[in-house]
Amino acid sequence: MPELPEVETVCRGLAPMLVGRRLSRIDQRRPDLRFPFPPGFVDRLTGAMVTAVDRRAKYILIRLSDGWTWLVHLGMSGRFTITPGGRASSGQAGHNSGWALAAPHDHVIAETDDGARIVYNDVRRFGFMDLIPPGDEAGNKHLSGLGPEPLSDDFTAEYFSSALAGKRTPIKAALLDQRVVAGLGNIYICEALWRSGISPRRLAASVNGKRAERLVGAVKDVLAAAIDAGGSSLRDYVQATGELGYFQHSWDAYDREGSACRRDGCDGVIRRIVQSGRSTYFCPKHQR
DNA sequence: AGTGTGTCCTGTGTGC
DNA sequence: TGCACACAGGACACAC
Repeated sequence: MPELPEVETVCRGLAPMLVGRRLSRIDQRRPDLRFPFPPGFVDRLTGAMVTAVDRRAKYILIRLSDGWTWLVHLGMSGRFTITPGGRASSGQAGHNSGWALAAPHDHVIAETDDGARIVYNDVRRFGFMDLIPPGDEAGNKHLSGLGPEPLSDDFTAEYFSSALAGKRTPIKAALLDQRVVAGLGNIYICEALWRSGISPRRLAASVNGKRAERLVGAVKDVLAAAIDAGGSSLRDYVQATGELGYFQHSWDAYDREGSACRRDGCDGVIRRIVQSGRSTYFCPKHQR
């Protein structure tokens, strides 16, 4: 379930495995995910030293010592599984065209110079990877045009109000627009709107003043709480299976159609509607 | 320019 | 049990 908090915990899980290590082997097991892999993908990564693992919105940015960046987007179903050096693979035996033991939908397998193994698995293949040349991050087609990080000091009520001014689209759709604010997805948008008491159908342009303040605060609170949940519920962000960054979470609005609203003093019932082709869950009683 | 819709892909859950 | 269908956390390429 990769939204920003999940991507963040994946980064925190990958970093200790990768930073300071060399990528000794890369097994790219198909020519494309959502998009073709960039030319020279395997050669560029093989032998490279990892210096940092960063995140921008929902993009994982693996920094290499030669200045290049390995960009990974998890799409809908992308996930990383790690196996520390010296242990057996967690993958099931299957068709093995490459050197690595691979389970179904294992598309990229990396091994570090200390024998750790990092597997990218993506059932739906909506994820993708790219390589960014040194100094070219601003020119990357995926990263250029992204709005501010929601947890940063750049994401203020003032900025938000001005970004929404004149937008004749529902606030739900505006929040999905990564140019307005980068990293929010369907779940946390539903949660933030529920928490701030704003209807997902409200015209974006009408979210300003106190409403904008409430929504900005709710976005930050919801994301921070989810990141905390990821960190506290998983030791070092790694499950027993080796899978990174995915954690149990209970939602107040998302996926609760027909259930009682959990807001104190509210006797509403959560409804599901479709906006921009996506399910929206909200309480019609207290979200206005 | 801004906004809405269809599409990529596979797996899972539900209802008949 | 088998089958058809709806739906799934994202982002892009279009049409209007």
